[in-house]
Amino acid sequence: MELTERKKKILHSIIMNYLETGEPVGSRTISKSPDIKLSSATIRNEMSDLEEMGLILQPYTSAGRIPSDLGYRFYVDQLMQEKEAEEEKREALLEKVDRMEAMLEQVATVLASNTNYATMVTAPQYKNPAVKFVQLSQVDERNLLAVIVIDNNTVKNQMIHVMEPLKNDEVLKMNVLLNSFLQGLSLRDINLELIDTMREQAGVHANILDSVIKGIAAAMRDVDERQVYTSGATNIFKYPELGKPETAAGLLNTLVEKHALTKLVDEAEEFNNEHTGIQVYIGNEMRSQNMQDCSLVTATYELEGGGTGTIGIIGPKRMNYQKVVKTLKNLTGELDEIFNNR
Amino acid sequence: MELTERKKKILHSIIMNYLETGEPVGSRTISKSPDIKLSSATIRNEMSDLEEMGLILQPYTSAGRIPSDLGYRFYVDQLMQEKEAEEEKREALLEKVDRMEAMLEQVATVLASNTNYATMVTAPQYKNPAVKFVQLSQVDERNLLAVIVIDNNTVKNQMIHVMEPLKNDEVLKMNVLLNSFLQGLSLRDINLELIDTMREQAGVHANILDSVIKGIAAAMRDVDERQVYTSGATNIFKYPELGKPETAAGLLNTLVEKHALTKLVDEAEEFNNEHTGIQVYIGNEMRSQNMQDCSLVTATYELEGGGTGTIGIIGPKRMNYQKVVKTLKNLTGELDEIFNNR
DNA sequence: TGTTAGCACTCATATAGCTCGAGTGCTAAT
DNA sequence: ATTAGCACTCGAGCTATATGAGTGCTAACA
Repeated sequence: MELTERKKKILHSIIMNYLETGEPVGSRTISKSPDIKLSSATIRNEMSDLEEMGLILQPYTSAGRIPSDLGYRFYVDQLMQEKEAEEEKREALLEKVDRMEAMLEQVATVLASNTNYATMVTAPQYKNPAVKFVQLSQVDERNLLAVIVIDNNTVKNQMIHVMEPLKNDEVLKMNVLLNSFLQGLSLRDINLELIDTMREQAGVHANILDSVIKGIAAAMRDVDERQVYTSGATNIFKYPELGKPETAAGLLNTLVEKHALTKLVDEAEEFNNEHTGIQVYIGNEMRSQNMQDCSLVTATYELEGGGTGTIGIIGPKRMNYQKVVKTLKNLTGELDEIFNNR
Repeated sequence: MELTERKKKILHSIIMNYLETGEPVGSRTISKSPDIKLSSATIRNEMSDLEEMGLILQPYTSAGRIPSDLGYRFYVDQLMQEKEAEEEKREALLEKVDRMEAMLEQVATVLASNTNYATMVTAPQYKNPAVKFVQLSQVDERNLLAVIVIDNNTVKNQMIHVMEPLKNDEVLKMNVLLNSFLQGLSLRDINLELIDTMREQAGVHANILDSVIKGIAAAMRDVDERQVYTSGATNIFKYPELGKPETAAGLLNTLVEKHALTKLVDEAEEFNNEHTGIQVYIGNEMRSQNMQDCSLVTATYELEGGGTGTIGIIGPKRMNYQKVVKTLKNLTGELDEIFNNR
């Protein structure tokens, strides 16, 4: 069956109405909309066609129609672009903060309070991070501190307990050893052979060396591990279809136990390249059982240093896709700037 | 009116029953309990008295009785001690982790999964932390790294951008300057006068000094700020009286926006000294509107280094106080050990 | 041939009436 | 002081009924 211009118009109207009210939309409601001058009967016929095409559905006989997942998908893919929305500026700006962590947290929070949806932000991930700088210092008699700087300027610390303090020149020698060997190497470059050579040179302090290497490994793994920040999880209670105890529990769990999100988001990034960086997942397009009643919109951001991460907004299927997409577009652009100017 | 031994017994039975079932308890149920050999009629009379005393209440006429806040309070204060519970061992043990942060996170998680309640853990707080060790290093041409170690072995890092690299001996000199002046000082000791003197000695590098000092201030403030870790927030859905959308939203919010918790917990610590370190808050004993239907049990832990923090368990009023208190007691003892042996 | 008015039909929701039973308070007997 | 007995209360759960939003279909109309 052909999807005529008129059908599109009606579909669009149904979706818009449903986004606003969350209630099934009837033919009469549509017929009252100003730019559609048709009787409810005609609309009914058209709606019947749209239903046949799988774009809308009735929750039960003789109820109004709501968009199906396919309908939303069509809306997001086609209708939204056609109706380019009027400009709208974001209100709350991001403050400059010093720590990356605090910044990500803040991005999530601001986004959540601006959109009234749940949000998530992943920390930027760098492909194949390398050691930039290592330094050992004697903090007190029993403690050495290993400071490890990764090439994206992430800093990690590792305390190393020792039986007795090292002499000043011993610390110096270790530092030279560590830096000359390790600088510029990534995790996979640091193999057993290399370590053996280093141990030989370290002599009596081989055990300290081991601790440092362990620290480096931990640091790199840490950088490699996707950190996810979420905010506004309780916003879901603003949408009755998500707030029912049965569904809310599961959904909140996914939001809090962030593993599932990471997975979703990792997929997102793979798909992304071709597009504008914005991905929309509707209901069952996500694997997670808990997210069946939600939609997720993700955007990829990219930092100068080469790191990439994802920002996502989680809301009901009837979320305001237009606004969300726009907000994300704005934000990803700004993010790079904020991260670098800090 | 006198609270006879028999009344206590009945009250105890009512509470135990209600804790288990969450349903109002009737006189007949009590009369069936093996260690109370009275007819339901007699129980009814006693219950009527208990109600008059405000220890129990009826949700509506001709329903059974449930404990009032006062009743719970009495239970926790008096009845629980009298019936010393049989020994019970905790199942899941804590793994050793290296970072304090990860450890606290883990404590919260394990506790939540063991108890099926929501949990919170605050990071240990030290009174008046002092600088133990400062070190500047040149990471690359444009970046200096300031490493600041606080006397509880917390480490903070601060990147400092510079226009041109410092010479090796300049860095060395700065390090001597910083350490000789700042070591052992707490935040309040570092006043403007001191900073002025230091600036004089730093000469051309005064601006670097400023950055370092700023970094130290930030680090100290950071240590001072109570970090709160929560887990198992969604456990509240296991208790219908908390899982209703209206109440759940607010409650989850308090659990996620941790400010409110911090406040509660700070109070807890003040009160604590006298007791065993365990505090129980029931319903309206907490300020927070959102927590009216909950109870909070907190325990203070103390580390060798002098830091103290709080562990809390948040559940419905009918939570298993006995188990919770026991679990917390066990844990606080163990915690010190784990933290120190790490 | 496309559009519309009209009408019978459907079905979720809301409300009212009903029964059921758990639980109470009171009284009188033990 | 305790208990058996009984009338009474009231929420939970069920059924029946009314309401009304919304549909599909048919027939008339432009």
